[in-house]
Amino acid sequence: MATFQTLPGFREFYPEDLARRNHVFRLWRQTAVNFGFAEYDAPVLEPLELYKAKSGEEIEAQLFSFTDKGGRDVALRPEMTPTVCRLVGAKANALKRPIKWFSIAEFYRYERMQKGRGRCFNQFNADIFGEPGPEAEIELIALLVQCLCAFGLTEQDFYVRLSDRNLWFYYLEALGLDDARIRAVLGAVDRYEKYGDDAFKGYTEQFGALDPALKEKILAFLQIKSLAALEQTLANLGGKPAERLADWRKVMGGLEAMGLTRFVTVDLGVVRGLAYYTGFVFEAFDRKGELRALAGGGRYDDLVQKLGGPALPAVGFAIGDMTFSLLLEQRGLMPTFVSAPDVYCVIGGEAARRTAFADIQALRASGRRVEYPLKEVAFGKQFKQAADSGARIALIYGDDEVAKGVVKIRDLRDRSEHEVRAGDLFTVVRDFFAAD
RNA sequence: GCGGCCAUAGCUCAGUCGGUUAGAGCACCAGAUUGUGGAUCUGGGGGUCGCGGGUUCGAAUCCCGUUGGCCGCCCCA
Repeated sequence: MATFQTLPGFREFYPEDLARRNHVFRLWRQTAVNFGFAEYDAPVLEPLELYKAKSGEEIEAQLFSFTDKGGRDVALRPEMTPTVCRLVGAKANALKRPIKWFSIAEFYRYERMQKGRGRCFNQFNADIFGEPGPEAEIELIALLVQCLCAFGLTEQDFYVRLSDRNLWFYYLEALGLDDARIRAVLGAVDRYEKYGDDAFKGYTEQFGALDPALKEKILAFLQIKSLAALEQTLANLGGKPAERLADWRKVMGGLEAMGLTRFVTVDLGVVRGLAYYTGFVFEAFDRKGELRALAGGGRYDDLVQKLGGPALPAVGFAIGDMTFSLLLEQRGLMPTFVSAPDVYCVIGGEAARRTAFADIQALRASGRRVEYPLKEVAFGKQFKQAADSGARIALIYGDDEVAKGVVKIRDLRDRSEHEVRAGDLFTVVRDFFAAD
């Protein structure tokens, strides 16, 4: 038994695991590039202050943080948002608009492990900076949907719930609540789905029981599941809520034109904690409701400035790799990756090996994937290994062939064989794969 | 941070009432097999029974602790 084990919550990627992860990353990356997003990366280790500034002191309990040898308080990054805000903020005036960036990176959180949650995980992050209007939301929700559809997932498998913290503020203001009460109500809304009426406990303790008529209106609002219902509820309010409806029509209209409304549900029950979001917020879930959130995001117009940059509106989202991979596996959409060479060389004695080596090196240099047995082994075993390897053809360098100046090519699928002159090998192999 | 369940070979698991040297299948390696296939047969490597302590003549088995895992709570940027 190994003396040293992996730290709790950390993952090791054996070749098959890494093949799956690479597959996920590859499609995410390709999708983001197709949408015109540019990839960036940044340090894994950041000043602890960066996260305290954004989320407050209590965040430290969930960080991998320590003091480095220079006496600096540092933390492994638990998320990308503060980092990307700093990057963009530092060069905001020099960057061509719109700023559409993405990254695929590893993050660390000191938390208890659970299904779909570990202490290290990967996230795909995509953000748009400098775009105050709902056009940015359309673009990002479309990207989010495509990042999942690229794997064969459909509207049967997942959906995106779209909500709006601005609208909540406007609506609750119109109902006569002050800022502190609004935040308490939003806290209750966030928990309502899970705890039902108990969700309002916190509010009651702080401000006393909520007026029944008021509560009824709040409950009705959080259960809104369509743009039409939203319009109806806000019809008589006028002012800010009515103005905000125009943004909603733009977002839903844009998504409809893209044919994406089947993936998107209006759902005012989502408010995404109380963090830094300032407008539209959205989360993606599996339809069966068995897993944790697949992705989450929203608008955070104040954060770049709060972290020392210029005032710069922003929208972004992140997809985590753990829950997402679970969903792919559940739906049978995670391919099994076979790592097969193009060519397997079957080699006789030492002299034959020297001849084979020259060809192997040349074929590999030309981009062909070539395998051969490192040690001298019996022919029968080599043919078995050739078949096991999954190679398309075997090149046979027996003593007879080498003496005749030929190489025997065996098609490992139909088991046909023919000899070619050593000088023609390159062309023949090339043509074989060109035709294959 | 709290609670429930679990831990025997790389993997899946068996192991009787506490009783001899802890087993099987799969996987891996080798041989049969210096010239033709995913087969078969034979053999091999691999274990501090998670770790530490206790009870006992004797512990994989019972007790306590601990570490790790799974699930749930808190949290989820």
